[in-house]
Amino acid sequence: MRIVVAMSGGVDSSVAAALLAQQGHEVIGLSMQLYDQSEGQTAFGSCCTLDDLHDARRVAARLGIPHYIVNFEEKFHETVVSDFVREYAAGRTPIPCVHCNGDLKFATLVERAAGFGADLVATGHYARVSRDEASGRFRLLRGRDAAKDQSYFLFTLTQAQLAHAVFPLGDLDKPAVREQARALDLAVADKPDSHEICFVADGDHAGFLEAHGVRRRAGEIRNVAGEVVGQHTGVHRFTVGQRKGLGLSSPIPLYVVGIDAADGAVTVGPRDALDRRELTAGRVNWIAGAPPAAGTRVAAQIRHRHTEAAATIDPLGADRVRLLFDEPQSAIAPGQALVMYQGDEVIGGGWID
RNA sequence: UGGGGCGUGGCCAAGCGGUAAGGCGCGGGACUUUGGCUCCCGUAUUCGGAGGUUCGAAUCCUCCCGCCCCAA
Repeated sequence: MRIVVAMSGGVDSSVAAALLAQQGHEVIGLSMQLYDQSEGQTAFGSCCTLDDLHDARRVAARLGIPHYIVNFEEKFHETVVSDFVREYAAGRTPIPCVHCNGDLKFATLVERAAGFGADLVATGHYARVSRDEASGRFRLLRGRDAAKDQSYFLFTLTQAQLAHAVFPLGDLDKPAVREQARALDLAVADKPDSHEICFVADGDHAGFLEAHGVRRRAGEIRNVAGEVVGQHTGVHRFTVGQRKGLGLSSPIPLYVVGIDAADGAVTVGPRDALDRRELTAGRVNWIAGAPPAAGTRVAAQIRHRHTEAAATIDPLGADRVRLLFDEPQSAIAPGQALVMYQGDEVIGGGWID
């Protein structure tokens, strides 16, 4: 079978390509160029830099598979970056990786794959897809390695996309993947895991946002009683649950408990002021295609690496959901993804209001 | 210049003769394909200033400087 593999230049996607090649598939490596590389690689993070593209190319050469670089700069900017900027400016907390996966890797890349005569697109995600024989529907499952599971970032995948998705690393754990890389003598075997937002240089979000048009608009910092306790230079510099960088002194740690972009106010309070049992989410994607019944029990995550928490859902129409946790959860941030599971299976996910 | 209180790192604050707790903040690291959280490490040779007593003072004494409250 002819399969296109999205190669980022990291260990995971490299091994994913290698495994498929070993299985006898006709593998084509595709790397997405996401930023204007002419500015120099130092301006970018750890994923998809010029060096990473070179790494991907070297791995492809080592594996003896063709490798192409597709220019997704424009697409990347209009989907991932613009959303990122817009969300922060609105006082919300975006999660760009989800858009990158859904809109780029599994939407645009699938189209490109077709152009190469390939029907499937593989990535190095730690997740699994299976087909339910009875219904013919595809199921999205957590990766076998609980520590590396990345199904959280894939909740927007539709049945149509899942039908074309391949996750070669789904049953492996990270040590095994690195071992494979070493066995194959891939140069990226010991490359560190990527982390943090790939397109934001040195983690300076505020600087990135301001360089992309978000204006510094001063506002008040208030406590939960409504009293003004300080000033800030822009709501885009804050996120719910944030403790560091408030510039406030207090007997106890203070956290951002709310952001009101309309009047530019940031509200701070003690840790327990972050606890909430309920949330609503919109633009929900139910993997099976339709919402489950009200009262359905799920285990939900409100952020990557959040320990799933038991909850009951109440679908509101086709693509909205209200969710009630058994126990209060801390720092449920608007803009973050809510992903609902039953066992290892992703039931669906949406964006927290 | 009648009475009282207070001045310890950026902020708050222990200490009351034995050689500077802690919290907040800040810096660094760990963790992590989002942000945040969390965890770890670091952060005053010095206690408003100048003298004095003492083996030894932020802690006792004297004077000075600067705040605050009450009364006039």
